[in-house]
Amino acid sequence: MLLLARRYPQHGQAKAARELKSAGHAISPSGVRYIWKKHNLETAYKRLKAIAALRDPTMSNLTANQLAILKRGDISRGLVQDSRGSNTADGAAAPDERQNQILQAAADLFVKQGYGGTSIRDIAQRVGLLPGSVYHHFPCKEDLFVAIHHEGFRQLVVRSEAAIRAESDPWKRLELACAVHIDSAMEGDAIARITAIGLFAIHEDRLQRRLEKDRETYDQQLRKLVADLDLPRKTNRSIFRLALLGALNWTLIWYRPGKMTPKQIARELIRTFRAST
Amino acid sequence: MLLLARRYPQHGQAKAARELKSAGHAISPSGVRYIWKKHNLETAYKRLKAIAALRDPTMSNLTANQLAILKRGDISRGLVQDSRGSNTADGAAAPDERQNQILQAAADLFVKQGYGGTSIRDIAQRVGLLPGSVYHHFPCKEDLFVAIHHEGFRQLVVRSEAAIRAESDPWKRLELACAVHIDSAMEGDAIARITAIGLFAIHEDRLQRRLEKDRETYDQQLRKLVADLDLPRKTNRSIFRLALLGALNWTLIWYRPGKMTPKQIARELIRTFRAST
DNA sequence: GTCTATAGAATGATAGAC
DNA sequence: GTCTATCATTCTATAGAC
Repeated sequence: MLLLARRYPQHGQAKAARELKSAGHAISPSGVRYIWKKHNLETAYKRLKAIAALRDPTMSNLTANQLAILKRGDISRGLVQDSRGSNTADGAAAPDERQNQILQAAADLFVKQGYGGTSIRDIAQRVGLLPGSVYHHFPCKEDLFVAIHHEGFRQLVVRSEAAIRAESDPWKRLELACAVHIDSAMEGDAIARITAIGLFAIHEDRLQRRLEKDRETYDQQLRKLVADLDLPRKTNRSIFRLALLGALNWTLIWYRPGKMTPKQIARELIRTFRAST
Repeated sequence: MLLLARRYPQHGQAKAARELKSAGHAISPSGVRYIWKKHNLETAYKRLKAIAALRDPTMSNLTANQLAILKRGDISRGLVQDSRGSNTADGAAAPDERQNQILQAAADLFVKQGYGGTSIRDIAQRVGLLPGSVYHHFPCKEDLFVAIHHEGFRQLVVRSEAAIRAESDPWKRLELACAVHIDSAMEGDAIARITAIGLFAIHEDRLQRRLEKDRETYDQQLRKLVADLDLPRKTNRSIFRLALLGALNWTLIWYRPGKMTPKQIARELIRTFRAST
């Protein structure tokens, strides 16, 4: 009876029961599941893992598909163990932990490949799930991006405010804010890095409109910093702000990790923008 | 015999010949074509057009598919007539003209929807062709984009050089170049506008590498303009150039046609970047 | 909470008729 | 040079078993 599980590890309970019945053994699908569970073999992953451990360390006689199932299971369980102590007995993720994993993986891929260039499949693979399972955590791809974008800007505003709080010199305050902006977008975690790409990489109008609000708070903050500056009377502060913002986001194109640090870049940028008054 | 063409205008020559043969008339597919051509009815578009003209001005009894064929043909022929004098007798496009139409339509869509967001089908529809026909003119989607990008930057360099030729003041020269940059990207034709999006909207590595060379020439030009400026000794000219480039390309995000002109924007930007020396 | 299985639409590209 | 017809993939999203 367990021979069957070894020969066709990917058969579900229903298929296995049918197979056994046609071989003369009267057993229901739930009966199959009961026995599997007793031997800790109730998922395809576990059945394959058992085979791999017992029979053939080289796994040379497993199909590509079977290897994929194993790999996926390994990734999924690996991630769960990384998260502190919240893993359940059989390796299923705690609810919030899994959501967070998906957000991180998705953010990383969105930054690297763009919104349209990233599929739910890509994201699912990263966290060791099948595509359909992602939809248990997020209702659709768009909401997933919105969640990341929102969180990214929230963190940016918080970090930015914290950085300038202790400083009173307007130019120094602006420089500190710029350093945070660059550091977040270049060296931050995946979620922090998404702030820079929202405007350029999203071509879906409806989605774009959903993102505007997130940006607005940050824009306001920057507007205030620029308003406090001591600039020549004829300088257009709106243009000043937009030029600075463009320069900041353009670093995404040329920034290389080993070279200038975000702090140094901010310093040089402000030097460039500061009229020698 | 022509009744058949009226009843089933979408049947090809082969189908029509078979139909006629089973009705007792011995005729080959090429015979059908010969007669159709004599009556100027050799394409489905022409047959449908004839029906529409003769029978029913409201076209209410045509299927959606038939209306689509008519519309496509109309677009295709409309474009051909717009191009000066090169249209052939039956409305087929001259070779270079058609290529140019495809380039223009594709550029427009790439700018609006991004590279990944634009399908060959979208492009084909714009010029009144079927998707497969686009591949007669361009071997693949990537080559199509590369061709547009190359032409866009070629034009930008030419325009830029022409604009600064007569001017000798370094700051004024830079301002003129900036004005051309903004004007091309905001108010230029579809091909000119593609220059601004290449870096942000393309996430395919291989394609991105094919585009680098196009940008290099222009970058060199800008480098030279910045080198000629009279800047404070401690200013980092590399950062200066990159900041300016970022500010220029960022206009794409906030530029609105009715408000400031590209010339005015360039003027204000340079004012912002020019230390009050 | 994850999986199996699949719907249903869109995509880039090709072969061969005309 | 354009069309017909189609392939093989890929995509987002869902239903229902477990």
